[in-house]
Amino acid sequence: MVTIKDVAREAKVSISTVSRVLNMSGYTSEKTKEKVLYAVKKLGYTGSLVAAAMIKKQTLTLGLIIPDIKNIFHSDLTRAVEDGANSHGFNIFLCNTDNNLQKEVEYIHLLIAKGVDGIIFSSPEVKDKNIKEVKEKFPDLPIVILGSKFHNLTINEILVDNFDGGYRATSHLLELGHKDIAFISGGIDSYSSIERHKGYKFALNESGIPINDDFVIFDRFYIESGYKNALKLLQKNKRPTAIFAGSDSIAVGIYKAARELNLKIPEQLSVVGFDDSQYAEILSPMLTTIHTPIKEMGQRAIEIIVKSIKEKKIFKETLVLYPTLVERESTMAVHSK
Amino acid sequence: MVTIKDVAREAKVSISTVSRVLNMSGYTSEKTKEKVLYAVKKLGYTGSLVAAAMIKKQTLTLGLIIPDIKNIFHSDLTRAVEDGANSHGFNIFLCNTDNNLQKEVEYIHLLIAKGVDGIIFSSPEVKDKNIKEVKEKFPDLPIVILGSKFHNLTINEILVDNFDGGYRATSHLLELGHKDIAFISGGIDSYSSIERHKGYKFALNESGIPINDDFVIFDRFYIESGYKNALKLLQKNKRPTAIFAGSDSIAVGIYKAARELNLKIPEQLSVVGFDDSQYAEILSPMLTTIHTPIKEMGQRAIEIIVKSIKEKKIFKETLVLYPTLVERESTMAVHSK
DNA sequence: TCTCCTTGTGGAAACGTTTCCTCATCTTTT
DNA sequence: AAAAGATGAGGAAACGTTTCCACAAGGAGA
Repeated sequence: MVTIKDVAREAKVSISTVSRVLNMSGYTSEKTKEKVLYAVKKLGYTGSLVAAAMIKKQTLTLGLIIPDIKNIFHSDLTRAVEDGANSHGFNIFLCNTDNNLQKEVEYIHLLIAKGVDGIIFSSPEVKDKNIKEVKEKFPDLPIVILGSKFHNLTINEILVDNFDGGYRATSHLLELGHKDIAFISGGIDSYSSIERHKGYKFALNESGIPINDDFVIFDRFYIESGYKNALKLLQKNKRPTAIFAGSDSIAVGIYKAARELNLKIPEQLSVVGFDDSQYAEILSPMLTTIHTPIKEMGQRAIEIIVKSIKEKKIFKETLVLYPTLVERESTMAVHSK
Repeated sequence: MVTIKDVAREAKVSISTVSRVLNMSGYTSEKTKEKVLYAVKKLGYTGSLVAAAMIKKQTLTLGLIIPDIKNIFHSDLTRAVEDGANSHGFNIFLCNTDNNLQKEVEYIHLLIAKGVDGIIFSSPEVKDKNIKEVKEKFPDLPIVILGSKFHNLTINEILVDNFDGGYRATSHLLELGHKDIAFISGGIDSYSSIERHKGYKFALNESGIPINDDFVIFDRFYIESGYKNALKLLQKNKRPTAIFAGSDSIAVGIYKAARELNLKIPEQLSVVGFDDSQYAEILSPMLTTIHTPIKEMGQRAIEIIVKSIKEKKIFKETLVLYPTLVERESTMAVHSK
């Protein structure tokens, strides 16, 4: 491995001079600059960021902790985060936790031992005590949370207004004349599920439609969960004419169940999803869904964390982004009987 | 930040002793071991792997270079790679290149500057001269390539037998009585496209069916590309009764085109995909496709690279995995007219 | 009793950078 | 002409570990 020493020797200058040239700090004459640069090229010197990290206390590395990259929401998000990181000269360590708190805590410790400059979390399903612990033990580490709320901690949060999203989805169905609207979502302990449910209830109340508790199901944000619960729901004596799915994945499961029961979407069953992931346009009929600005979430997460790192200051910024309804083909006016 | 010095002072032993205890190397009495461990716990010492990396010349970090994590194939692969890495104590840097060689080379340099212990590539679309350069400049860096062939370089390769996959897909359609079978795939410079095409041709020849060059299209491994080309293909006077898609994404596009043209799958058009990604079960009807052992590819990639790192030796291992046909709902016997 | 292992511990060098400090020269100001 | 500032470059400390080496003490074998 060729080191800064080799370059210094080759260029017949001191180590400090080489470092200064390469970092463009302090004064250097044009002549020595050239000599150094020539030597660098000649030897193919690349430098060691790990040595630099030791003294600068900066690794230009970020940790990204998500449940599962196979989940379409998180792969979209990860891409946005990585792009943003890269444009600021950062790399990201990808960590899949499967929502397992034990796995998460191990990743956190590893990341810190490796000297990451910040950590971005996206764990929508879990009320996370690990994060509280990190915050206590490493108060100076910049952290951004995506999609969950932490009232008491000085931690940056980026949220979508899930209440608003739930409200929009439900309102859309109400406008189409639906009265029997079910709601299938992720875990009841998940912040986004709860808020979406609130929006759902609010819209129904506003229209004077009583809430039917049989039509509200909290399970998980997965295809399987959508399938299983839709199957149950659609086989009831009085089945809903529309379902608001807490995520596009759940909607995929609902499609599957509907197909199995020979229910045509949207003629016999309207479906609204949440996320506007890749799935939405693949499904047939294409899914009407609530668009979450995933890309913007990722970008903003990076902006905030990079700012925090550059200014060496811990903020508590809470950013709320707003979802929108994307009408496609999976909803239509309810059939009057 | 609490360092090993603090622990040594707290435990009233030397730095070396602390290090020895923590690394379980050399001799240490039970008594001092306890003292050290107690101090570690008391101070909440975590250690700095970056300092350790300096002297050990090991960062326990791997680079993973892919075109795009949003691509379903690569998110599945990434997950497998990350799991494998994690189980060996490694972290991965995720790098999305969009098949851009310039971006790729920048990532490579960054990764090397950060001291990664190895790099895993998966760039199926590009014949990669960057890799040759890395190999020349850093001959000791373990590298694994997924899905492409490099004849002359001492680089580990993990391949699926694409010829075999192409053959199986086409044979399946032939067995169902199809004679007009089209092939839509990724770029003509991509190893996997070429091999799949060879398998396709071989199967047709074997059945004595002449190759219709109008039915062979090389474009890109994307949904859009499948859509666009299927649209063209299916509007010809003599349209194919079956299409073999070079990837599941392409198949998704074909579905879209078929729907637009009011062609029922599989009654009027049979489709076989390639990859057996998440898409396959989401599509309706569910996609018959060639299963590529993505998970195994990821695991093996890690095994090989970790072995290379541990033994500090560069191998050239070429591993070929075999695809299988997964019959679902998108193919059926051709209608006799 | 003497030598030789085994066990246990500490000191110090090394890893490859950055940065602080010092010193020298040259230019400008008073 | 002297003082002050700007420019340029090198020496050495520092970052937080691991590991090599030296040394000491205790027990075993001759």
